[in-house]
Amino acid sequence: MAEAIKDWVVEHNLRKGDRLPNEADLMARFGMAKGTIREAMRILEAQGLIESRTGPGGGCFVGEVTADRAKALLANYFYFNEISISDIYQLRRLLEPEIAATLAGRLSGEQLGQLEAIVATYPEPARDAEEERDQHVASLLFHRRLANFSSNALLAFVVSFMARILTDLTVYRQLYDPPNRELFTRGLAYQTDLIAALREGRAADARAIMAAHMDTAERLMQAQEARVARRFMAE
Amino acid sequence: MAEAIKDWVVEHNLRKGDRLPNEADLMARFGMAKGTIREAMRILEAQGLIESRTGPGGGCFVGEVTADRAKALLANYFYFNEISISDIYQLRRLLEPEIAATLAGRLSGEQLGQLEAIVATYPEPARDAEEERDQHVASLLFHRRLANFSSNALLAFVVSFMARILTDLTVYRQLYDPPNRELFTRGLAYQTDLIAALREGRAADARAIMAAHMDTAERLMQAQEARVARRFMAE
DNA sequence: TAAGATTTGTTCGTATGTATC
DNA sequence: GGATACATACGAACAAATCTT
Repeated sequence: MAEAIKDWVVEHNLRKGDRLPNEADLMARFGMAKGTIREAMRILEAQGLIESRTGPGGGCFVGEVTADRAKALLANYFYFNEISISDIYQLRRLLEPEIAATLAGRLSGEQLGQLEAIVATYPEPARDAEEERDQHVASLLFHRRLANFSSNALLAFVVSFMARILTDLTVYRQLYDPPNRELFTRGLAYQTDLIAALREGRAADARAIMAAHMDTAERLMQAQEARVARRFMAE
Repeated sequence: MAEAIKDWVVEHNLRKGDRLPNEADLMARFGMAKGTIREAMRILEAQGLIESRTGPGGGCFVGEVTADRAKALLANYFYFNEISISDIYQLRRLLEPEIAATLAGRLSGEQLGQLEAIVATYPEPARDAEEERDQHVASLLFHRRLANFSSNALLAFVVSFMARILTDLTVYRQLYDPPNRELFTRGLAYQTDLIAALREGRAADARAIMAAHMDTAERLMQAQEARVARRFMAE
């Protein structure tokens, strides 16, 4: 039913933004009642394949699956297959240095500026636990942004997905207290050094810096005895 | 609407196999009509969060998101964000050697037997293109199986997902012709050597063998000028 | 501002299929 | 085989949203 409509869309080679027939048309075309059509549409909508609007000129449209939706759907899988902090870091240690190395010397001034802007949001050590949490979330944003600069969509997705899980984690749990001045200065140094290496095209350095950064980050998380919270993701 | 039901499930701490109220109950509980409830159920079903059965004792049940479904949903994302063979291999070169290394010395005799059984399905070089394709699919199954032995669910998922994409690729395109005797013998040697290293707990060797294997596999794929086919994934 | 057209969204009532007892 | 309990499907009406005139 939903598969039939999906096949129809592929068959007719519809692309993003193209409009599907309206409900009445679909009812006639597939010989099904309105409710059945609507249920099928909801399935496709849940997968992010279509969007619907009311009103004249409205209807159902082929919509691209956003990265956010794909991450939310994937997160549901890991609701049932719990992953630990060390699981995530086993991948981060492999993938993030690779991203840093491949992007060295390939970022525009504007992109480097975006990274610097994120780092600039935390020039001083946090004064309390809440501020430190905000800093850590911003730091994860740094990694997400960097990942999304990669031309490898698969690599970007996986790294960005992990950063999202870690971000949700920090929002849900009271991590990162008490503030640790030494860790702050070290983390800040890593990121500024990394930006310099990226700008100057020193791929090997960028890789090494990121690897060391991952090392300390994992130790920090492990020390906090953080565990991935079991929960469904919205939307 | 669907989110409300999802929240209700989490709220009541329902686990896999637990039963949701029947449609009439849900209508009363949420003050919505049958059609609306059903559409919401379809959304949850599409995400793999519930399953429904007809008949007495039937109804909707909390169902775990299977790896296959999660992969299908994720594949839809990459319908819109195309990935290349080299994108996939950039990750495989990093992740598969890591899996081999961490599993060395940790597999049961039964698990090693499963791997050997897969290798045993192609003792001889393929005689035609079709047979070679079957061999390559079986070889990818080897990597999937190995990945799923990992205790790191995230790592297992990503590697298994890539193997699935490559498998679909070989089914859809006419790759791997003409048969190449040299590549066959080399590939076979890699996998038998790898099993030996895994059995004897030689982690460094396992890592190196897998890295070399990835190297040649990528060259093979690139030589075939394979590109990832754009298509939606069923179910 | 207001009225009308278009299309999805929601509801109700009823009928059908299916699996268990 | 018949009764029961449930999901599934259908059809007709009404509501809400949004664009045009």
